[in-house]
Amino acid sequence: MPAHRLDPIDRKILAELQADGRMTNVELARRVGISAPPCLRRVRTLEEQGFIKGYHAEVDSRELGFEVQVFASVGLQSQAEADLRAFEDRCRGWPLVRECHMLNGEVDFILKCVAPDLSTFQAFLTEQLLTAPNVASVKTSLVIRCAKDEPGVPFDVLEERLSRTA
Amino acid sequence: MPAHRLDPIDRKILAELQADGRMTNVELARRVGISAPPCLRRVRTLEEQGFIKGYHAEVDSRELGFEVQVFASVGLQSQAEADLRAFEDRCRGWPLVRECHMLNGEVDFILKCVAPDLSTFQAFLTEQLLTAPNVASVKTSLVIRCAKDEPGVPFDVLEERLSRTA
DNA sequence: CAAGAATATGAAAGATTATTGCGTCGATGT
DNA sequence: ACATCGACGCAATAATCTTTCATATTCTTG
Repeated sequence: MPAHRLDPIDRKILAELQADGRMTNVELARRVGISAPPCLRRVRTLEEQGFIKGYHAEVDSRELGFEVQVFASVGLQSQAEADLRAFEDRCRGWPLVRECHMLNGEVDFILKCVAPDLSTFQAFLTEQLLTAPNVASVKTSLVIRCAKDEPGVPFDVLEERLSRTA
Repeated sequence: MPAHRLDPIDRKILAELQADGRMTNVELARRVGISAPPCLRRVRTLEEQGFIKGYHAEVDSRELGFEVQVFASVGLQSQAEADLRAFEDRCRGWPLVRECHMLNGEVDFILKCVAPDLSTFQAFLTEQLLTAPNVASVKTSLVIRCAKDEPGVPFDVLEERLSRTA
């Protein structure tokens, strides 16, 4: 856990930029309590060291016509490393698959998929996913509604944890 | 699907900002082929109309010490709307739960959770989630590795779809 | 404990960018 | 054909970003 190379100011910077990635550097500097130049240097360092992997606009997919979200649990026939890699590569090539996580337990993978409508997803399911090599079973669950969607780090938990260690 | 109020330039703006949310407005304008002022006006409009819901830095949670990711499938005893809402509210209050989606099928909810280590998650599981009111069953799956994680809109699919309709 | 090295800071200046105001062009509809 | 409306681009101003540099702080080392 190499979060120890980060001081409280760095963590505050990460928390602020996670909440608002387009914040002005002067505003960011004001919030973390230092002046603008060192603040910008810290941000650049955090980017170079990989703590910040990028910046993204959060686009409303439903407004853009992607009204269907589906979680798909996938079981494979062979769990040999080469076969796992092959399936992961295939997922990376499917634009409707936005996330692909390998799991322990009976299910090998869970996929988060999006689609403009149900028929589009059904077509993808039957023509691509179900017919892909090595796929043994697929169980899909439609997302009825999303109650919480805040990817990222819970900085409040991190701070509380560090304060108890210190 | 009100994506029809968006012309190709707007969609290009959304795609570019989704890929790089801190892109300079002049660079963005150059890429979409218009000058800076109207480009900024379009971005502001997209923000006001809700197509852009925010900007976020992508922070590496593992580098910050959150090495455990878990998907939890939750079944409730009562699916009355009030009880569903109550569980969703509880999820919003748990910082370790980053996503909460209500599903169709046998599983009522799927949660994406993070934790610094397994014991922290186990404590959350046994003391918070399993003992929460109305929770009937919880099945957890540890994430072994993540092959793809690109939340957002597949703009290539959108463009191809629009070109076929036109 | 003191001296020096390494690192981080803040002020100032110059370069880049964001933002406003305004005149012009093209599309729409009467 | 003409007026209206909306969007564009140019120019100017305001704000921000980014570098430079001198100083202060911390950490190491003798």
